[in-house]
Amino acid sequence: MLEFAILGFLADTRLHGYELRKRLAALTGHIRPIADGTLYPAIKRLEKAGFVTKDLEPGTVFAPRHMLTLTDAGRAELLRLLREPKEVFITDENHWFCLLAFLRLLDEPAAQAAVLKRRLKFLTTPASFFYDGDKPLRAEDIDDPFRRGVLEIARVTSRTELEWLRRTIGELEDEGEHAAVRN
Amino acid sequence: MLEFAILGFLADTRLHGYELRKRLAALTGHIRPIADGTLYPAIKRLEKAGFVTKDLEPGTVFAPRHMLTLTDAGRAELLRLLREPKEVFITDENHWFCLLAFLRLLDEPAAQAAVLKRRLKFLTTPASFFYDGDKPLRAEDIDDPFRRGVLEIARVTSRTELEWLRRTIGELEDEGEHAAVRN
DNA sequence: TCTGGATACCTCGGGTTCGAGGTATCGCCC
DNA sequence: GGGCGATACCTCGAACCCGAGGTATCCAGA
Repeated sequence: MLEFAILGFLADTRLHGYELRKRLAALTGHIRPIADGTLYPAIKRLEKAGFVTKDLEPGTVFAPRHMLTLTDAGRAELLRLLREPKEVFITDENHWFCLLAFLRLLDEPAAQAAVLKRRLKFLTTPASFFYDGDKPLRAEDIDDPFRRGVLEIARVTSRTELEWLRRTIGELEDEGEHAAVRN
Repeated sequence: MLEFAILGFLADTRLHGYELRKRLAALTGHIRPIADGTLYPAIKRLEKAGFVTKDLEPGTVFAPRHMLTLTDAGRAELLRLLREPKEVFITDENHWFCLLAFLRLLDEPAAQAAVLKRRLKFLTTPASFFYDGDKPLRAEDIDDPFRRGVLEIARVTSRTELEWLRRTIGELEDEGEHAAVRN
């Protein structure tokens, strides 16, 4: 997921590690940025896999920068990960938002809609803390005010996202049809 | 965080590993439950640390169950983790919801309010994807419909949680005052 | 002058997680 | 009666992440 985000950022422009660290922090909403001991090994992995190339830009500011460029293989990998993310059901909000943030790069309404539909399916699968066994949990039935808070917040979030998903899927499918008509 | 959740579940009742796995899945809203290779080592760690004890209950159902009981040290650790979670700023929604789900165990309105206040501070710190540098991002200014979706969903979520936090903090402080009057 | 902070990169060890595999028992259905 | 799925537990290796530490340059302020 970290590697995915790195590839995503490099899709638009070449960057160096330090700048990546800042952008990653902004993307995930983190206060504390990702640790150096996490980022630089990840870059090395991507380099070894042939997804990015590194060339040194000496003395641009203070220290020399190791500029990273996405290779063709890297771009292919990024598109593959957008199309078929490793986890079919994306439960972690950070992962999902990260995927969404780069979904534009997929550049095919039908494929984009497919990703959103998988998420829609996940959100409408009754298997989470919204249900007690088969029957849906009602906030009023929960004694614990904190657990009730979790449920209330999660419900609003989920409702908001569902509305957005349905609206956006509709728009993407319209787009796809128009494109089909144009062809 | 996994270990925290285990301690939390054991605060009310003794459980065996298999049952824990199911409850953990329900708590975090996961479709795919936590892996065995994650859960059982975690239980062993807690056992070694003296936070839980294990005694075998033979032939209850099919296979013998290793029932886990929270020790006094375990309960103390749980309360400590509720009071001062490892990460001061809890960025991961799963972590935060998990903490909230067990916050009732803390049983002191002032301490509970303190935890909520830390979260409030985190949510109101302008350093995430809500801001572009210093100025707040406006959804209309974002071209990418997917990134705009992220922002819209995150905004609603955050607004909902902020309202809940402020309301609940207020209630907890009232409770604390009444308790003070009673004493 | 010297200290702190920002820029910029790196390594190492320890801890955590996952996935794949293994071992058993029991009930159910074909 | 034989296999499948549920119950129930375990181990191992690979991967990953974090924190702590290290190196170096430059600028601003005390």
